[in-house]
Amino acid sequence: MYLRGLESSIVVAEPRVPFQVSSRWIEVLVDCPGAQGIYTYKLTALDVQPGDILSVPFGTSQVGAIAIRLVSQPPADLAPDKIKEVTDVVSAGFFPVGYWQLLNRIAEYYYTPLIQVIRVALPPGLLGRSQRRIRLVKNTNSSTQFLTPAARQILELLQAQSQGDYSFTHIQRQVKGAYRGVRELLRSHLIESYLEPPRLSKPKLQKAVTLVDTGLEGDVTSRQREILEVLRRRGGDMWLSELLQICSTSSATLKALEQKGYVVIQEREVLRIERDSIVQEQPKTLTQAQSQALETIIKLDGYAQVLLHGVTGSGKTEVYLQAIAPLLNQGKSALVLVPEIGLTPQLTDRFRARFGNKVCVYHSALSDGERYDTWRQMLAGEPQVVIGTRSAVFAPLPHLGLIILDEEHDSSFKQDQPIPTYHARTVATWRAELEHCPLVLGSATPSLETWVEVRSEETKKREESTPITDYRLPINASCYNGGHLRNALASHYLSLPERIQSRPLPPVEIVDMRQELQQGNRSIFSRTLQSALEQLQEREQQGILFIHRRGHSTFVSCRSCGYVIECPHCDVSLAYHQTEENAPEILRCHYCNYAQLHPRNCPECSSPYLKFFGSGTQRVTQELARQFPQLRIIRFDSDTTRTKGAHRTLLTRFANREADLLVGTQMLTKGLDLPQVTLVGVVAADGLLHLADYRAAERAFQTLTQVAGRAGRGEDPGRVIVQTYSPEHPVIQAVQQHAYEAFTTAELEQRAALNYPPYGRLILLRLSSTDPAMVESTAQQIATQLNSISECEILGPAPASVFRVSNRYRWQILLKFLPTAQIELPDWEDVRSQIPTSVSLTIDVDPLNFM
DNA sequence: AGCACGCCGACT
DNA sequence: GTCGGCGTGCTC
Repeated sequence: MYLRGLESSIVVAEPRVPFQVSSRWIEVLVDCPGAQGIYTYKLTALDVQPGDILSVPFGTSQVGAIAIRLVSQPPADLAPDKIKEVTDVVSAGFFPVGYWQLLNRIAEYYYTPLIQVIRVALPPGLLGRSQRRIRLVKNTNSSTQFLTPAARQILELLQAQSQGDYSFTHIQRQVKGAYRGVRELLRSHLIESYLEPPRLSKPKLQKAVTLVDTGLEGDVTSRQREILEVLRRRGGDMWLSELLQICSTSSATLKALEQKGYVVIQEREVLRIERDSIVQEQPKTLTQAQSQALETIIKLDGYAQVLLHGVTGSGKTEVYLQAIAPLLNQGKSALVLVPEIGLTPQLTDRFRARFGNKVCVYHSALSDGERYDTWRQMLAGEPQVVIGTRSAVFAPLPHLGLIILDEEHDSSFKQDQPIPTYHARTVATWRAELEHCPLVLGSATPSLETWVEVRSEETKKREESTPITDYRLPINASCYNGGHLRNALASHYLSLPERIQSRPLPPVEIVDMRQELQQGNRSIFSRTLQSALEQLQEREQQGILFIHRRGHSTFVSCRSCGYVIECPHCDVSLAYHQTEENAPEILRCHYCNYAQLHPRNCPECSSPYLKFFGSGTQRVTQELARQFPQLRIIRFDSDTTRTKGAHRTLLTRFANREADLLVGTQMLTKGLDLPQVTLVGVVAADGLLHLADYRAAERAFQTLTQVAGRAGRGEDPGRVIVQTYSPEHPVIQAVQQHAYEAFTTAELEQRAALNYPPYGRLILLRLSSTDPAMVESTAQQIATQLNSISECEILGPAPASVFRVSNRYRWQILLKFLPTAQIELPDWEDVRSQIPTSVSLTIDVDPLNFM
């Protein structure tokens, strides 16, 4: 159930009436799977308002809950003694009207229970729940002799842990027959089971001392006078602990001062937010195109969707910065969404340089405490700029003046696991609509969805210049990507067709690797690329080498018997990894992260002739070191950037010219601005071209254009070399000619012919289970049920392209239909309840990832 | 999720 | 016949 109409009850929240304490009840939504209804709780001492986040007793445990509605009567069909009391208010006064509507809309569109949507919107830990845990009983004299294997295994597991303490769920995951084993151990008093109360995130409080200036200090001792003097010199306000340390005094002395009325000691919230100050930077002079774009954005009033289509290096960031500046002065806030925060330290730095401590970052890599504090801080409503990844689209900024989604084509804005499988672009569109603020989508290679939506609306606007529909549609109206039904006047296309300072886009050279081979060059580097690499150091320039894959090679195979080493848990071959010379050689599964040592001999026929196929970043780095020993290289992929801050460190080293060449994967494409880079090489474009889903061409074009765009962003003109075995491929051709529009037009024709997005809609059902037969039959059964839907094409059921991942077997069903079709989809919650518990079903709305 | 209630197979 | 498996349903 999706609790339609909840938002209206929030709108008419009653004013705070603290007097009628005796006759109040609150309806809440509890955070518990399988408990999706509304529950009523009693209120006696607490003041609870709709939208407050609560902790309530539920069954035997304590769970998180959201207050929905105050009522003066408990439900008639409920025994009064069954009604429990709200334990605590975790966070009060949140959820503005538009925010509730947003969450409801997401629940509706992505077929996700509202409480689960709320869960992704809130910082982790806010909806705390108690947990059943198991621990060893100390000093027991019970015998461990006659235990079943399961019980023994659990006991050993607990003994191996320093505290002898694990959650029950953890034990269930580790040990087969855990339930029985735990029972057995409990009976023999070797272990005990307990409920750990929820660890609620609480604001971190610290005692602060504030000076109260009374003028006369007659009755103080000399020691006390000293302390007051220190406090005064430090601005009259300090943390208690700090003051104690500086004056090397005790809190008793300060208490005495408080008694005498010279200072006030109070608890104050400490924010665990890092805010390093950075050199201030002034706004830059804009090009004409930038000024025009900026002018249009600043003039916008209320909802509008803007596509800022700027070629790589055209200065989109500067436009964002100057669009945000006036907003902050008006007391409003801005939300900036980026694909991956770790990859954009440069962007964050630029925002900090411009707006100082008004900038904060919000993303899942923050610690829970940091996320919680940042989130609380946003509620206060101070004008600020929040930069974050996908989940930051839920940042609770009260006076939102602008949303910017940078690199809007990037697929990391889409969540494909777990539900809700939302796209931050879609959610941002709704949010902008509900908050009546503009949304700016920036990209050098706009997604086809955005392109079609904005350009077609633009065309209509020019041709008809008549408003078409009221864009304030009821919240439950089915909108595809939030679009198509909206007012044409609300769409703007802004183009930055040139790089700043009229720098040219780098010329793209295509090298036909087939000819290289024919002419006897068996290296992975073409002669063109080789000579370019040689020149790099002579000319004191820097370069980037793009490789589609990380690791060393895609698979390892035996030259004697042809055996390919595969993952024991997934249907994929293992990739060879060697972090550095003399480091252990490891075979790793890129799906489940399983790793094993690289065997000396073939596991099948014992032949020592194992060969690596395909080339990843490591292999290329090794090859470079062999062929160009003088080149200094930095590898930049998820292997080398795993640790916190590694991105920044590596990029700083590169910027400081500690290396000549940056070798990396996909990560290199995401908004890096390295002015000194003149050479960009793509080792093998083919890996990108031949992926088997309908978006392969679009994605390949985007990636290659973005990589190419890293070249020539500074004074020196750049140069791009793309190596491929299929130079005639339309994507390669389009990349070479920087022909976004031509490529898009051709690609759109194909999409239209097959009713693929952006013309058709897709919903992907992903089924998985440890039992292959069970998933298959369930998939068949669901597909049969779906076949009765008219105007909806059912593709599949089919096994996923990698059938088994982490020992789970996967099947898929794809639904394809036109956005205009009035199709009646089943109630997915019903479907979910009908399938066996061993099969899990994920409904991916507007899927991007078909893996 | 966590837990209780309740119905079928291998043990005293 | 009972113990104990885990399938089903409820939690204000």
